[in-house]
Amino acid sequence: MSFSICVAQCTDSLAATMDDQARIMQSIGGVSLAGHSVQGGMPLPPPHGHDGTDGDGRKQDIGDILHQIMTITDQSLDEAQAKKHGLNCHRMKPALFSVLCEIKEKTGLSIRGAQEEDPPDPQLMRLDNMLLAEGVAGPEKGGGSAAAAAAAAASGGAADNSIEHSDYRAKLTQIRQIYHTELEKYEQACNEFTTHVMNLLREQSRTRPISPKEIERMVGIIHRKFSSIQMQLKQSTCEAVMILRSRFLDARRKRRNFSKQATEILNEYFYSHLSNPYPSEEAKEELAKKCSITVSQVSNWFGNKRIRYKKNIGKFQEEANLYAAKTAVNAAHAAAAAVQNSQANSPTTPNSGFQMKDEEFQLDSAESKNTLLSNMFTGSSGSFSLPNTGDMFLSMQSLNGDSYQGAQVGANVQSQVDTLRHVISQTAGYNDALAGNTMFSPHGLNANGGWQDARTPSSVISPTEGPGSVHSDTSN
DNA sequence: CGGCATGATTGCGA
DNA sequence: TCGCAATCATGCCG
Repeated sequence: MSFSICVAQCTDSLAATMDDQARIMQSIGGVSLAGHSVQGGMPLPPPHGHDGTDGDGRKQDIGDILHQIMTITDQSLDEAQAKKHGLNCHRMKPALFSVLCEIKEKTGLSIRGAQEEDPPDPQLMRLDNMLLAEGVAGPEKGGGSAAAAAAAAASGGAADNSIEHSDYRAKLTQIRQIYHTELEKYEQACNEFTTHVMNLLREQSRTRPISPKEIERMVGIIHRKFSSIQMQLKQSTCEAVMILRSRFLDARRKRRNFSKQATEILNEYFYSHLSNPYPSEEAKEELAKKCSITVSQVSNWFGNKRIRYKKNIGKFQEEANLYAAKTAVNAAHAAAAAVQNSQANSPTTPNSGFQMKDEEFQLDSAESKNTLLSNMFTGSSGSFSLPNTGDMFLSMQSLNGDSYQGAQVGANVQSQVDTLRHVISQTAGYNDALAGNTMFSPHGLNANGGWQDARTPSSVISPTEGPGSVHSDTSN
């Protein structure tokens, strides 16, 4: 819209404003504009009761001023400066500017008005929320602790992730500091720029019509522009936090070996369920709880264990023996306790109410393990008879065709078990506690390299189940 | 530092 | 969806 049309679009307000300045006009041109209005680029006919010739004169006068303004750019600099000064000092100027400002308001606001009260950007809100949740934004103290705790919890580690924890927090603090520094910089720049623009506009308002509202609007525009820059900052901060989190949460990157105790628990279960080492969902949950790991970690562990055991049974024999013996000892002790219990309470039902937790009997001493192991292989004690072990050791071929040595070792283990039984029988008067103990018996492993009933999960949770209870192996 | 151990991931099939 | 097999990536130890 051209300036001339703007001016020509003077409404009644123009006339009303001009009315106040009528006397000034009179002093300038000797005529008054009072009661006149100009619309649509064409002067309206004067209202009834007004002098037409007077109106023409006023129009001419204001037209001259406007003409001077319009043509100021066509003139030389000096000339324009002189004319500008003249216009600035013109007594009509305040009135004219006030009218022009009003016109600008009316034409400009209708266009920009819609943008004035735009709702908060949902993306910005998301970013803000995220930064708040991650502890980057918001209060300084304790910031990020929730996120760090979440990261620690998700990393799956139990106790030894304090290093990562502090590392994570340190990195988060770094991000936070950079974010705040940058934010401060932006705010400072925004304020500086706003002040600068405001000063400029105020300065310019002396030479061109700029209303305070317009300045306000300009400030709004500047703030919006800067907030979009701020959004970029927030976005990149979010990205940085995401990368940081993914680094710390990516368990593959930060693999931690399970604790010795956890591995022992898992191994105990594995070797005591060797014929069907597929823990049920409940068993997995139980194991996960005992080992302070997740169920999927238990699944991973069993998956890896099955495959690695199957690939190289020979390598795992020693381990198998160890855990088999351990299970036997556990079972023996449990049985002894059960017998004592049954003798005391219910002699007719020896296995009723039999319960024992793994933690109650742990063969933790390396010495005792070694002794046990050496005894096993020297065969120094007991007979090789295998009583009550109908499903004991099947001769079989391993995957790579090597003959499977489990039977002999198993026999040795069994001899050890017999020794234990003797000891127990002497001390607790127990004679057949180990009947039905499966020990190291990979009979479930078929010739195809897979476990029989591989997809039938065992429902037995504890490897130290009572010897009298029906083992899931036998039910398969 | 190299090699082995081990937890996790991926792709595939049932 | 689960398990298997292969593979990756990291931890650990000599």
